[in-house]
Amino acid sequence: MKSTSCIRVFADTEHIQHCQTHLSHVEPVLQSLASLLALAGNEVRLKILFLLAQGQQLCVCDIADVLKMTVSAVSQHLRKLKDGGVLHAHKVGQTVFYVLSDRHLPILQPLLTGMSTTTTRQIAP
Amino acid sequence: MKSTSCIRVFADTEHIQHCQTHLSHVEPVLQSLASLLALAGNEVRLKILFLLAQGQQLCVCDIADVLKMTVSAVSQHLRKLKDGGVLHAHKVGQTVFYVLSDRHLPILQPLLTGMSTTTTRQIAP
DNA sequence: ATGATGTTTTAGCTTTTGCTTAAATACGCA
DNA sequence: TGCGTATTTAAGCAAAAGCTAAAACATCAT
Repeated sequence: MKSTSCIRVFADTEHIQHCQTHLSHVEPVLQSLASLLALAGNEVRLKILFLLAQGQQLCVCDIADVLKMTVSAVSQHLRKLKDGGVLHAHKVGQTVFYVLSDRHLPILQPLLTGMSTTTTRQIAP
Repeated sequence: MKSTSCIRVFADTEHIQHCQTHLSHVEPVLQSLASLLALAGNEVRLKILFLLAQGQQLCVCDIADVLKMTVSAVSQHLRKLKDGGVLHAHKVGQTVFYVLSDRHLPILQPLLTGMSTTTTRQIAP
């Protein structure tokens, strides 16, 4: 029976199968990488990550003030980031501080510091 | 007048303003980085990028076969990636081949080869 | 306890995303 | 020219994402 997909004259079936098995080996890695990148692929969340990458820890209020956003909206983004293991929270009194977690730092750090070399460094004299 | 956002007792206004200016300097970079990561932050598109990162060029049909997806669906993903400058197409006869473009490779390459060190390498003897 | 503050959660709504199906475009060949 | 192949585009739809507003928690101070 005819498949619905494209039937090329030069369809290299062997090559395609090789690609499929190759892909299947890295599938779980790609899957988790995709969800990590999806988290970082949102401007608001990327800004949050950038802020936290400056070394400081910030509370929800701080971030909301900096980004000029609702505390609620920020909190929801933080939740996603926390669920993704990108950051973790610790409570001091009634304020919750957020810090980048080590878990995905190897991937995130280069992304976040990569731009510092180009545009940051306005602070130092 | 009272702002709608959180008014902490210890709201370090100066620090917040510092964060804002710091952020404003990298804003355009963060914006384009976010859209790049949003492109890669989709499992299907990340798979496509991974396949293309193996050095080969692939046509829409190939990718559709490998991913077991509709040619149309793949084509729409490829369009997004092309619009984002991640890859470019060149036509040979009636088939369109896609290749990773150099433009965002510095950012993408480490992501895509990062996993090869863990799970790939099944090809070589 | 009571109230004020910092945060999270819920519900509702709009926008965006990703797919399917069908039609349109482009190219090669007889 | 006309048909088959490769790809793109358009329309429509269901699911997901992101925000607002309001309510619910949690913690501290009185």
